[in-house]
Amino acid sequence: MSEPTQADNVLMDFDLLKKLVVGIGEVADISGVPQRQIRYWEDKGIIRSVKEGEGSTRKYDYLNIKKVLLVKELLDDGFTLDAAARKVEERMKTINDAFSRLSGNKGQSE
Amino acid sequence: MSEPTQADNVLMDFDLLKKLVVGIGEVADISGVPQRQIRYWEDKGIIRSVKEGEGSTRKYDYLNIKKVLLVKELLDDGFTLDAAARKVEERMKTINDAFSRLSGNKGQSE
DNA sequence: ACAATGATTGTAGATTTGTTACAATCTAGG
DNA sequence: CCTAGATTGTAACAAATCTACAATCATTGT
Repeated sequence: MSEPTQADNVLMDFDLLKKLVVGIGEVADISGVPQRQIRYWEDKGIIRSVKEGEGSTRKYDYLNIKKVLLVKELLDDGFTLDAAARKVEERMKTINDAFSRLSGNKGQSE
Repeated sequence: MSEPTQADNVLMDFDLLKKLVVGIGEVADISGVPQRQIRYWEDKGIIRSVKEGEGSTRKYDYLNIKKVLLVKELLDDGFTLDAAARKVEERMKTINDAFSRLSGNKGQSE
């Protein structure tokens, strides 16, 4: 009950991962999707950012970064944005599941 | 060879995790350590940020965020900053290991 | 052809966030 | 008390992001 084990570290990873939110610039860098486009997708309700305060900047959590990556992939594959959005929504169910199972599953409701 | 499996998703997690870098404000929020102090620790060489361009802002990757959390913990425990730094360096070896093992271990050299 | 819709992109001006480089303060030990 | 270690404050500046306009471009239906 003193030195944390490796297992502890791995588990803590997901705990931390849940809290990690990155700016739109980072998402653009990681995904290759321009900021402008990311905002557009968010306007359409396909992805969602967390806004901490009132007039603050967008922050994207892990799952939404994943969404961006998936949507991009599907667009490149030739799907329309709407179709991609629908498909991603399907896939996210699985990912959400795996994610909350790994992270100790507190409610992933609203 | 079409629909990714859950295993794929899990593995991709670490791939993505490696690329995630967040601003100093986020690190401060997550850790509770003031930005000012985070910069101080960085000046002392305890943590390290990645700087993309020349005159750009600090970004912290997963491992350095972890470092911040660990240092904070140790300080709260009553260690001096130097002692905490040394202890953290020890611990990071393990974490680095586990991390690169999980993420498909490309060289974590310099 | 042309209108309509979907999707993307451009940009100016304002706001938020982060930087540096100074210096002041606080604290534990000798 | 004095010193080195550690933290904190802040002003002036630079980088990143925001919003709200609008233009562009491709696809599809008439």
